[in-house]
Amino acid sequence: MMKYDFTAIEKKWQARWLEEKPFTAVNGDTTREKFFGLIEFPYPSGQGLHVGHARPFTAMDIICRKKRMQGYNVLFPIGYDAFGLPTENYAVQHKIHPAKVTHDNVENFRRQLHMLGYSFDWDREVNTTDPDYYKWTQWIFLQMFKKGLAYKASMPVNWCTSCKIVLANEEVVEGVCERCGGEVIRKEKAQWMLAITKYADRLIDDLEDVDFINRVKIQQRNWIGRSEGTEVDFTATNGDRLTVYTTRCDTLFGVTYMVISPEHPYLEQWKDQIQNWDEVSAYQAEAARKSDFERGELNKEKTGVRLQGIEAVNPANGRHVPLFVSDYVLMGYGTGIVMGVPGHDQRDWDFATAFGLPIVEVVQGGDITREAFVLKDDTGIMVNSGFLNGMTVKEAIPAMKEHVTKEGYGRPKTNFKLRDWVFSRQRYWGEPIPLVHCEKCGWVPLPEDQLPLLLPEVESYEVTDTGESPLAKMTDWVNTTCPCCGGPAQRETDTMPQWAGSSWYFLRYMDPHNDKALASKEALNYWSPVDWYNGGMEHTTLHLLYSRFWHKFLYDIGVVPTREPYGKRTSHGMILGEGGEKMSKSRGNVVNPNDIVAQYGADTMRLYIMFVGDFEQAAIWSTEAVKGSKRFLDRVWNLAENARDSTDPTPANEAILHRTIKKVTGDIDSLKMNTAIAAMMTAVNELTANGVTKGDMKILIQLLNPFAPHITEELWERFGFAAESGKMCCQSDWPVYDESKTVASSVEFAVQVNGKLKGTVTMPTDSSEQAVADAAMAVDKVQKATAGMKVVKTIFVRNRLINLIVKPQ
RNA sequence: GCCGGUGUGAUGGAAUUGGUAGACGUAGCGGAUUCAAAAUCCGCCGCCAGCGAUGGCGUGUGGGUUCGAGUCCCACCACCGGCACCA
Repeated sequence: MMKYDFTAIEKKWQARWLEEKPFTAVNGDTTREKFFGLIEFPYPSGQGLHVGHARPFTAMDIICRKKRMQGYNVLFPIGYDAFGLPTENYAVQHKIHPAKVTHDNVENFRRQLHMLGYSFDWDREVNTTDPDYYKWTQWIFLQMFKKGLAYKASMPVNWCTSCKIVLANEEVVEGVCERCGGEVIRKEKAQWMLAITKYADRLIDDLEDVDFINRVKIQQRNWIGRSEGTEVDFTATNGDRLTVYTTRCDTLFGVTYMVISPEHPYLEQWKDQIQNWDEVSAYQAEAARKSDFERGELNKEKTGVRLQGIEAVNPANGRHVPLFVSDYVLMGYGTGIVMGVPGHDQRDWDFATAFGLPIVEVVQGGDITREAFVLKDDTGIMVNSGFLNGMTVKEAIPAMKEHVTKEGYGRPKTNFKLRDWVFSRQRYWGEPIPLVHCEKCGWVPLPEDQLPLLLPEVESYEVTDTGESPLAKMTDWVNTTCPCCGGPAQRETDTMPQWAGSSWYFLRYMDPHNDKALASKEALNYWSPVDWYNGGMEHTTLHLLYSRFWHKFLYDIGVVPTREPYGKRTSHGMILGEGGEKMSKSRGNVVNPNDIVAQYGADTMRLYIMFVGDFEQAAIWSTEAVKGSKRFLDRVWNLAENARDSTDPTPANEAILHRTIKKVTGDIDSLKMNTAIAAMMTAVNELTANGVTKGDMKILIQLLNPFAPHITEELWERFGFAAESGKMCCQSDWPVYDESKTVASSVEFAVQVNGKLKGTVTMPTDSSEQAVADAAMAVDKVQKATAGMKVVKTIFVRNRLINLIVKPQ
């Protein structure tokens, strides 16, 4: 008997696939239905591919291989999201050009991806750092700029006081610099922004039309954070307008004070009118020194200062209430001013209690001496609220909204938690922003025929002392002429964030070599949208949202044919280390797929990573348990070697095979790869007991092919099927089951007495209730349990169970 | 605090969606084969009591609905992930 030599077999087929390209997607093929399966393209890190990549990649490879065998024209592409900080840091440390680092890392990734037998269309590989690629990233940015969606604004950034550089949020760990441990403060800096908030409504509403797993939809909705409320104009005693945003306009009569954010520009304007300005400005300074981190940490304890000399007037009842400055009011949400309703908002209650302010009840039902009463349901009735008295909160909100609108001191208003996207990075290894600043003309876009704007060579990739990008030191590059007036001008030296290139890469896969457009109209029309996109939950609120935003913009300007980029989104769980902890270098529990492939082969690796657990749930890696998958493949190999030389199926195996076809086909579509494999294991165990023909094996290896493509392709060839019809992966004959053949001739019925299991009886399939009842009564334990009893009722479930309900006679 | 998710043998996990809990693996135990080991094959493998037939208990906890609950309802507990003074 020949041993299953996985090393030789896998090498052989990987070389054949590379040469013969059986996985090439065909643009515009209308004879077949298209299927675009997408995985999140990897960041080519120096550590190479890890088992965390193998899980989603293998799953989508299985889906795509099966789709091909079902006759689809499948696009399953791969690329590299290669701009980014780790590469830049490595380049700085080792004085190697980041492009060189990227190139080497990509080669390593490519080798590993081949090693695992993925059926990518290698002719469509993309790389975000390739100028032919980022030309179009820049082009999209320019279209956004032209439509007014890109603008420059002063934003607080993380500034490391020791390194003197701007840090990304990910580089700030518990308030200090990740690299040097230095103090990080907030510093105002002008940054390019993208107005994603203009798409907030559509980003929520269009979730209705896509097939995303629910937790992704929920997380995106929460992140965008739409809230429907009311703006109400209060008046300051100095005449200025104090507009607040509230979702509870019904409580307007319960306002006993107001609060303004320490960052609010009014304070500076009111400097001379505020009698205790020293105290107020000291409070402002203190708030500014606190990082976001601290401000969040110190939550519950309310601090603030009452403004002396200015009060607020409630438009609903004309009452004067005191005005405070307090850092619990955020400048970034609403209007930066809030009305204080301590009776019905816990934060306001805390503040009012700390400052001894009156607490007025306007909704009945709680005990406002102990805590705020915040319920919004029908249990509360309005009191102390003029014309609202007697209404429920549910009635009072729309009534008040209408009232303030009619009276002219308020209006309905929708607010979002979503902020505009900070799009600038003061870094080298990113796409240059193709804009030029001219004294006369302002910010001017580079003409499109000058794209791509190449990243220039620099001597050092270190950021400058002032926190500017390394590009700022390249005066030859920075100084240019204005495309508009021809006068002297400077280039923007910020680069784009890593999210830019990944916001549209799936479009480039559709037509990756096009130099006239990001992709041709034909290719976009044919392949759009992505049919199935699987990726990590950690990308839900960034990459996934950003790319939906870009896609909607491209739809608006007529570039892409669909409103949404992805038809279906699923998400995989993490692979944890042996101890159940996250895999990391510092814990020393990282598993390298190279080692597993060397020891057991790629087919075993693929099988195990799918068998390890529920795909959507986190799973714990066990190198020990990998053996089980290898043993299974050994058994398949043995079974094949002992197959009788007949292409006829064996009658005894018919039901087994049809059941397995049904189970595997359904399970792949619902991502239950673990139970699909278990079903194939069961089938192999049963087939081994019965003995098989080549005909039986044909079906088995077809089902197994998406999971273990090398061994099955080899067996296919050895059985002589390849001589008849070519490679297995190119066949459009995924096995089809016949429902009537999946049922066995007899089934085991559970026999219960009063719901307690007493035994089983094996009876012909579809036996009648009477027949099963008779057989059940013959069971020893049933006789014991029913002795002296009367059967009052029988519950019968077809092909499942019979339950006898008995009572004493 | 809010929003998601999860809780099942020693262990990873199954369970036709309310119908025989523990499929399929891993580990373990016993046996075969071997000079020996590995590999392979056969058998056992939820817990408690019992030599045994057998009986009792059992899906995080406590209640409920039902002929029947891992699955549905109510109230809790623990862990994981996300957000967090969002007015």
